[in-house]
Amino acid sequence: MSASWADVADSEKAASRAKPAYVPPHLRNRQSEPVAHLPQNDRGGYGGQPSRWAPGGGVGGGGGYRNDVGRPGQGYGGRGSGGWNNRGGGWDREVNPFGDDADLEPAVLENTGINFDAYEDIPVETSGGDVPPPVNTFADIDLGEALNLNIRRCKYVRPTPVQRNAIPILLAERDLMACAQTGSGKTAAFCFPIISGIMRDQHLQRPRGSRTVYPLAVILSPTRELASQIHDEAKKFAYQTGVKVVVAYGGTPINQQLRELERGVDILVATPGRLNDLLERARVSMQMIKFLALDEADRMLDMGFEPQIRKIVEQMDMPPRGMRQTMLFSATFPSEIQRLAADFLSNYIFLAVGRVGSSTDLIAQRVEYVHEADKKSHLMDLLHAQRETQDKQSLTLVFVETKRSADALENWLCMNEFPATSIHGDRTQQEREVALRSFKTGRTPILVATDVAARGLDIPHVAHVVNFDLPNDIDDYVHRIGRTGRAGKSGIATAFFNEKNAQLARQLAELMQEANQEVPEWLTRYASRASFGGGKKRGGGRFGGRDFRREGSFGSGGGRGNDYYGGGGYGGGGYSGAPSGGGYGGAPSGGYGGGVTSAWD
DNA sequence: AAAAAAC
Repeated sequence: MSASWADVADSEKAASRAKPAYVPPHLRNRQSEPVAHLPQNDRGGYGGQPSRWAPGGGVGGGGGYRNDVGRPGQGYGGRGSGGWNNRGGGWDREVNPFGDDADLEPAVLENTGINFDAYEDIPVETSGGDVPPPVNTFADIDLGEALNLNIRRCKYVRPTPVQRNAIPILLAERDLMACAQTGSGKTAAFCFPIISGIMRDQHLQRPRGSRTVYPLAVILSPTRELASQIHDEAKKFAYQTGVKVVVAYGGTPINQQLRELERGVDILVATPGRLNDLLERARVSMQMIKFLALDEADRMLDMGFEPQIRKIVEQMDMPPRGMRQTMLFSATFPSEIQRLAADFLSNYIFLAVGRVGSSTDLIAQRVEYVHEADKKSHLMDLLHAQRETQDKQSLTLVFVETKRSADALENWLCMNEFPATSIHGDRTQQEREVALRSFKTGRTPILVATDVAARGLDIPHVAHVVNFDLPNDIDDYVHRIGRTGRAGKSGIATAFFNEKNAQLARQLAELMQEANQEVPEWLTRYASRASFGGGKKRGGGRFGGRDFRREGSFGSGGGRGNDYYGGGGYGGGGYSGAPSGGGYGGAPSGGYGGGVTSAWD
């Protein structure tokens, strides 16, 4: 069904030999792409097989039934089963988001090939008063029966480091600012406590009678695709808990979302613009908000977003900090942004946590000097080489600077018989979702993207991230390369560097050095030359950041805290790098054996 | 200067 890269390339090569007809990319995508409303599961690992799983709790299952909220890529195949949702639509059938539930056998929960010892080496730093201690297993946490069952259905065996630390903090009703590596299981880390907390508060009566709805939790995301992904995840975690999760974002008709909201909402996942719209229309009120979560929090508070977020959090009807629980998550958290974020938080705990084989160990980073004019041919060389060596599943994500150049590069790749598609903010939402699905399924194993795809998106099988144009911000680089090397798999990141990127040289060289990557000699020269620019102070590659409240105590007022980078002075002790096998050697060195789904996000 | 996010 999904053609592999090599297959597509070969067949297209053959076709073009016979008849060199160029098909523009936008038409190409339409040809055999399923229509928008056709339910199709594009999330790897959760299978599209209709399930005949019957809920163990004795809640009746429905007949053959498919629910489709009307967004492409949304519908899960599966048999609906009645939930006991007692708010706004208890009659609703809840789709089983677990395509395949075959094994809830104890055997699955053991012998998973996970190197548990490696968990002991995770560097963790917390600050703030009275930090609740971490837990070692999900069983150590009282999340409730229904949620525990869903965790098992997700085949999460043990909590990831960020979950081990963040969940107890959040269950203790503390505010949290959390820095954790890309792909480290952040979504579950904030979803579990939210769902659990809402289940406990289910007696809460909310105003009725008007068309206004009163969610108890709101989760904000900087992009629509990430909001959609969080929604999908949250629905799995909330299955049969009676907690209703709804998503709202722009680029798609609002009426469907309004109808969905009217049927009841506990957790609203949203992008800022659409949420503001809903608030202004008084279709959503935040009076009852108990939980506020910002994913990719540093992005949510950067110059473009800050006013919108401030409006939502401070100028509408949201309870003030201290009267709600606020949680901010990101892989990067520059101190300027932490300073802004502190406005939203009350007596919060700062948490910075690494992971088993941090992404920097699992991602082989390369930098190549490529003049602007040579980039395309250089990319082609890479793709040709990769076509020879990589397996057919593997995907390549190519980042460019502008929407225009994304279109141009996609077009150029297609003309040169490379099956590519693109995603950026000038494409319609439908085009964006089609492109993403086409990439995920391997139909077009090359995706050209702007930074819209840089953060949070979990795309299995991305083997190679190419920074065709490097970003100006090193944190953006961190997020981009984090699209590969996920869930314990290794990945490659290649960057094209030239004069235009001189400003980034020093930070890039430092980042690579911290990650035990080979830094080309010419880059080191660039880095020392461009040292005046310096760029911003990074929190450190291993932790993703440090609490800005503690900066003074390290006496690094003007420069950067060398002690931070040196690894000295931290209770976590020595960081031992990759858990099994050294560095990048070809074979995945992560702690997960094949087929094991962990709680990485 | 660019990207993202509402109509």
